[in-house]
Amino acid sequence: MSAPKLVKPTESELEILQLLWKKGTATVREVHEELAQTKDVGYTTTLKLMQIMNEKGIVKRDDSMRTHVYQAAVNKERTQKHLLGKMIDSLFGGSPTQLVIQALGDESHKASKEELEKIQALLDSLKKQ
Amino acid sequence: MSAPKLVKPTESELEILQLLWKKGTATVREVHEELAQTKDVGYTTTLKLMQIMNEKGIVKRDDSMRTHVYQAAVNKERTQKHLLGKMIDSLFGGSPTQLVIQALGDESHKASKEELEKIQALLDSLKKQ
DNA sequence: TGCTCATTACGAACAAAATCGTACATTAGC
DNA sequence: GCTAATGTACGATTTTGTTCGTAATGAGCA
Repeated sequence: MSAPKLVKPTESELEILQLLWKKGTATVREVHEELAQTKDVGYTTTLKLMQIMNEKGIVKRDDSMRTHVYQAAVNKERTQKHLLGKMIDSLFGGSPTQLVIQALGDESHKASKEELEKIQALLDSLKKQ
Repeated sequence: MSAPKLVKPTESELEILQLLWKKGTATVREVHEELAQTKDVGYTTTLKLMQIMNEKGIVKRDDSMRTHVYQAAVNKERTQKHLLGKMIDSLFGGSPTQLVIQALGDESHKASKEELEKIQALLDSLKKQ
């Protein structure tokens, strides 16, 4: 059990990671096509980023083929939790409650009824402890 | 009513902002003393950072005295909400629910009974809508 | 075979942020 | 008044992240 290293991906790296988490595996071309829909960026920029991420160990790649196939090398929930923890510390004085309240009260990201129920369920189980 | 500008403070700037939010006003020396407790950094580095923040409009300063007195120029809740929204988009696919779940489930930042009640109250009011 | 296209590799340029050394000004204590 | 301590200003450097141009390589195909 080696301690999994906790990385701190940059903004751009997160965009790519999100795609890889969603797709499972992807080529540079595929990632780039998606990125290009929302931001104006060159192909080699995406390529370079993914190469760097590979060096950092954030992604893995299969280069047995000419067109390399990438996948995330860091766990999604683990990464989310890590960055969230950092934000709780750096912005909410270590208290997740304020963060939760702000997040739930966010007008531009409203939670659906189903989501509220999910949160309620989690809250119930936390209260029982 | 001018639209309040939404800034995106850097990591280091956030550390300083937090202190200013807590203290209300502070000198460079005071801020630096606190920072120095947790990180190894020179005085002029802190000074420079706060000067830059002043130029950016993130903090205000009273330089009528030789020793300048700083205070935050951006609203705490507003800044928290803004950065949180960014994280929801960049890391949780736009859904605050997953973020809330991760935050509540964070083992290293446990919520107290009182805090859980607070969240419950907020949840109740959201459900009624 | 030779041409074209897609792909990777790589270095360079650029930008933003952080760090610090040094110079200079002002104040406080002696 | 002189000296030491404390403060600000500011430029230089370093580090990190982003972007892209260009070259090399290989695959597909007329």
